[in-house]
Amino acid sequence: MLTIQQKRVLDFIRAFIHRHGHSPSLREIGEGIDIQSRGAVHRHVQTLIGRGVLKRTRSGWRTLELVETDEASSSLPLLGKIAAGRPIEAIPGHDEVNIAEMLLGEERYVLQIEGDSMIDAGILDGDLVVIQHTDTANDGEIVVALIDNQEATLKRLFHLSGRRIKLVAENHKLSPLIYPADRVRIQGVLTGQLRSYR
Amino acid sequence: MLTIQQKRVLDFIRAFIHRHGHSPSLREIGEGIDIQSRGAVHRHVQTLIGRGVLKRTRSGWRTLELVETDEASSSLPLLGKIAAGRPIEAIPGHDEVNIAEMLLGEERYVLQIEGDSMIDAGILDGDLVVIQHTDTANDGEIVVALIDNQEATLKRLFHLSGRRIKLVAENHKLSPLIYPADRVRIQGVLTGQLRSYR
DNA sequence: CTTGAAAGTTCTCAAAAAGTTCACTATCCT
DNA sequence: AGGATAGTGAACTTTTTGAGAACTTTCAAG
Repeated sequence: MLTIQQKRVLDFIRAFIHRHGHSPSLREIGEGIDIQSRGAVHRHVQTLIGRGVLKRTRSGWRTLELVETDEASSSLPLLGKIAAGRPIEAIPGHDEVNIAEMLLGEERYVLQIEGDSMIDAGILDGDLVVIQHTDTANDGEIVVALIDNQEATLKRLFHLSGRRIKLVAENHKLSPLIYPADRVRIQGVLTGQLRSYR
Repeated sequence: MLTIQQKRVLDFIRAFIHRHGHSPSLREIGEGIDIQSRGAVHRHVQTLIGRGVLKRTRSGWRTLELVETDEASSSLPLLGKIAAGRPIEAIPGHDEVNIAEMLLGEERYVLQIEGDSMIDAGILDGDLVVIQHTDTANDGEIVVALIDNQEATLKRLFHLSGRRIKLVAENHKLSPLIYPADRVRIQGVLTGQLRSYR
């Protein structure tokens, strides 16, 4: 396990290589994470090499390389934020996302979406959604609702006065539906969504 | 069983690691659960280590780790398809999705999306996208493109005649941009997208 | 091939941050 | 009363870190 500074160094190197195509110098690392002493940076780098997450391909300048750690873990490096018109911007303190940890949980299951009824919420036809099993939900949450014990739908939920429930499809072409509360049973709440391309 | 305080300590550590990616210091634990004395926190931590729910990977700072009781796999049950107006329909032959397997891969990394430029493709502000590192892409694919070695953007790519490249933001309010091919460098291709609610 | 700047390496010193131990005290429960 | 649980604060040890200086190696221009 790395210390915080070691992580910062590794993080910086990863981002630098990704951006410039080559390894940074010790001085550049120092500037990037605000350390004056090249010696201190060197010690961090040596430690990282010792831990096996970095290597120097040969002696020389700018020869640091990341060791591809293809652990069978559920993590991917998180390089930063992307927005039109600016370079990728690092997110301090976060260098990894654990996908499994984000989406997995007790009493959860996956459904595949058919149709465009949630398209305005960024949920497209064919997407997978992760549902947390529960029979209660707060206003504004997206739920799996069973109507008359027959139709299951994924809709945004609102409680109205007079024990009525409004179910809103996130598609501007579709109108909200209002039911008496006893015709609607909540089966779960949306906790995640994922999509796979090509 | 654990006492109430021990449980609070454990819960705090779990949440902290989940949030920061590394273990908290004793002082931080103390601040988190409102104990002034590092000594008292230390005693709790030692007890938890004794009970086997925590461990210290090595001597040093911030080296606490949770002992994982139930091995978290990366799968969730796939119950079926959901569409408005019909019961949940089972998908024959599929009863499980392995989330890690879907999204992980060699040379992939994650970016967080900032802004609404891909909203029509179902990619919202704050979403995470999984990028496969590559310097080539096919027409119609969504890519991370670096323009003039400066601006990084996520756009849909099309090759035009005359060594020009069209980058299309998936937002009906934004117009496509056309560049000569030598100003655009492809850094990766979109392979996945995920979002976490509440 | 020489030369000098840039980069990497090695070292000592000091300080800050974190972990450990301990004596004393307080509260709750039986 | 007595034990379990808990908190405080001080003293102490260990680990991590940065600064800076001196040294060696690399690389390319001339």
